[in-house]
Amino acid sequence: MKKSAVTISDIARHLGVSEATVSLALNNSTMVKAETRERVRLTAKELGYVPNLSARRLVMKKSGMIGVVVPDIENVYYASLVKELSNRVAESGCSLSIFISSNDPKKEERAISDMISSRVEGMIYVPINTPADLSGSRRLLERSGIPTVCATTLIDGMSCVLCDLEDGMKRLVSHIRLGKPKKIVYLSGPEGVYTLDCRQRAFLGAAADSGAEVTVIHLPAVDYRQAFEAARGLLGNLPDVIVCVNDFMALGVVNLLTEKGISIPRDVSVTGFDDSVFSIASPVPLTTVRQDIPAIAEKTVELLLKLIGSDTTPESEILKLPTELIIRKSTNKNIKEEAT
Amino acid sequence: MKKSAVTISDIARHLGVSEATVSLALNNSTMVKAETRERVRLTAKELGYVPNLSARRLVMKKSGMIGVVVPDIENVYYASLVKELSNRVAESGCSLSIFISSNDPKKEERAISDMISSRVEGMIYVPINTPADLSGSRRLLERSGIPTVCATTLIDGMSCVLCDLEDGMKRLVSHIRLGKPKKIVYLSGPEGVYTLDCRQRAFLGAAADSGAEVTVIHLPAVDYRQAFEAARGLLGNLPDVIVCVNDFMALGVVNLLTEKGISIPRDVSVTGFDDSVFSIASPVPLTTVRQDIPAIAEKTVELLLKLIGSDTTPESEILKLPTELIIRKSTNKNIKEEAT
DNA sequence: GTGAAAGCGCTAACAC
DNA sequence: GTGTTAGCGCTTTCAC
Repeated sequence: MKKSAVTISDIARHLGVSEATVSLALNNSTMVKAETRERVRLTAKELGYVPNLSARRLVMKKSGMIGVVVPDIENVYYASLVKELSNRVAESGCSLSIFISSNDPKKEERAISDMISSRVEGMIYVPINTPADLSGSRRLLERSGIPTVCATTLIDGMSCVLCDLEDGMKRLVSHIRLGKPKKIVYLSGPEGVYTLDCRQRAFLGAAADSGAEVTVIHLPAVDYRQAFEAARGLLGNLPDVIVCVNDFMALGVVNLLTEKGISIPRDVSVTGFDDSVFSIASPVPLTTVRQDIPAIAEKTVELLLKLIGSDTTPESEILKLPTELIIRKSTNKNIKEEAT
Repeated sequence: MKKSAVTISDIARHLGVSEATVSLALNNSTMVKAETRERVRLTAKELGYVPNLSARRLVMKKSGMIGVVVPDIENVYYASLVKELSNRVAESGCSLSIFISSNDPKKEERAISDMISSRVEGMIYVPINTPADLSGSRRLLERSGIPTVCATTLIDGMSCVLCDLEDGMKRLVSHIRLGKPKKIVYLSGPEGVYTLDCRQRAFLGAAADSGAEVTVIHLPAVDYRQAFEAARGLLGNLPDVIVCVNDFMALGVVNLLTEKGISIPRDVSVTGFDDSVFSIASPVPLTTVRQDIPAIAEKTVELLLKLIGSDTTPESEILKLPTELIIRKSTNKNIKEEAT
């Protein structure tokens, strides 16, 4: 097999000192003479010593790791979240262990098990964003006794960090209402997904007394293609506004409409949600609601670190971060608004 | 602190058997009576036993892990790659440890060190895609003695899996030449990045005898905004074709041009590269060159597993996967081509 | 079939 | 300052 890696005792033998000294020296302890420390460092480098994390973790009974599961890394929203989490966690001196559940409950449970087996010191849970039975995952999370915070959505009895989606949707609807729409189509994904249901409730509530006729359409998935085709179905009987639950879908709508020669926002307004790349990379830059992902990441890590630090199990805490309405060019032709 | 986790010896004590028996039973060894195995299983579950991976890895001297570093998880190309790698690696019974270098050489080295310290059994190296000194990373990789394959680009002396970019670019240029362009603008990123230089050489070579006037523009980054603004600069003196080194940039060009009332492909053809979401989520679906990411992932893992399995260090192997020309609507108005 | 014992590489008391 | 020792949780011979 492979030549096995060099260990602390190898370098101890080389120098004729004890393992303890080497260990201390490597950890830069002032217990050991500066000169010895230097010698240890040198031969460690020469021999190509690389510490064995498994051994260290075993004895220290801590891993210095924080784990995260996300449902879909190809989704720019989660990709950004992971990136930000990675930075925040690094700043805290821990390392981030990333798992992808691919929207599969089995894989999600597997990921959680792996995190627990790896003895992560805290877990960041971003559940599958598709209707599914997540009770297995919840049970694992709870039984583990490992501090956990759920990010980007809400789970009963768990500490959560997410955006105030209701508030964001309300802001969006107020903006839309300025255009006095008579007919609004609301384009969403499957029912039974918290973050979607939540937007929808807020939308319906905020639009209720507008006098507009509201149509809600549920698509099997929140993606470009679905939205593109749904927009085609709207062609015969165009609404004044099409509200989409994310930017990617809104882009699908914009592109279909543009292709058909329908002008945005002159003929119809289109709105997105998230303020992702797609809201800019759209032929008509999208009016949308910004979810501040860096802030979510920051607060998530902050809260998790707090949980890890506290001996007792504190009450679970819900953090709803403010959203921001971003007005671009896809809405309300001829309406000027004062800057917020 | 926290109540410490239940161990094998806890469950051994509970049952009045030895640790060895428990260990064997948990690993489903036929050495232990089926009935005992069942009893062990049960109490393990009752007690909420979760194996400690650090301990296991320490004694087994293997981690069952494969590591990967990618430069940027927000880049859809790398996000897809990671997703595919994750699946392929899972199929092989290993788990994937994901690191993000954020295009920072220091973070990249840190990630590689972490992988080595974690004693991953193999590494998948996707270098920073920005000009930088990567010799530190290379040295770490080589000195580690851990089997490594570099994915999506080429590094001397290392096993690599990537697409045949030259060939892809040649196909693209042949397609473009059907439109008899007199003027072609080639929009690229910074110089000194292998995958970019490579495309450019191939482009220049293939366009050389076309009689077209060729202008190469190097942008500081391969992103939407840069391309969008660059396209603005082209407005006064529009070429027949704008070749972009990736879809995201092409989308920027398409959107700027569309905004200015320039019709694609009637007035100008635009091409992308990669066949990412952006080539579809474009108001004018993009003609592009597909990089088969699932294939890259598959071959990468396959090759890595082979390296891990072999006792000797075999010659480094270069795999260039075929690309495919995807003709959509952004090129060559009025030109019909036979299906490939 | 099951138990005893050794040891993976490292850290942390506690001696000296 | 440095060495000695014990032990983290697990697997794995080797006896019984």
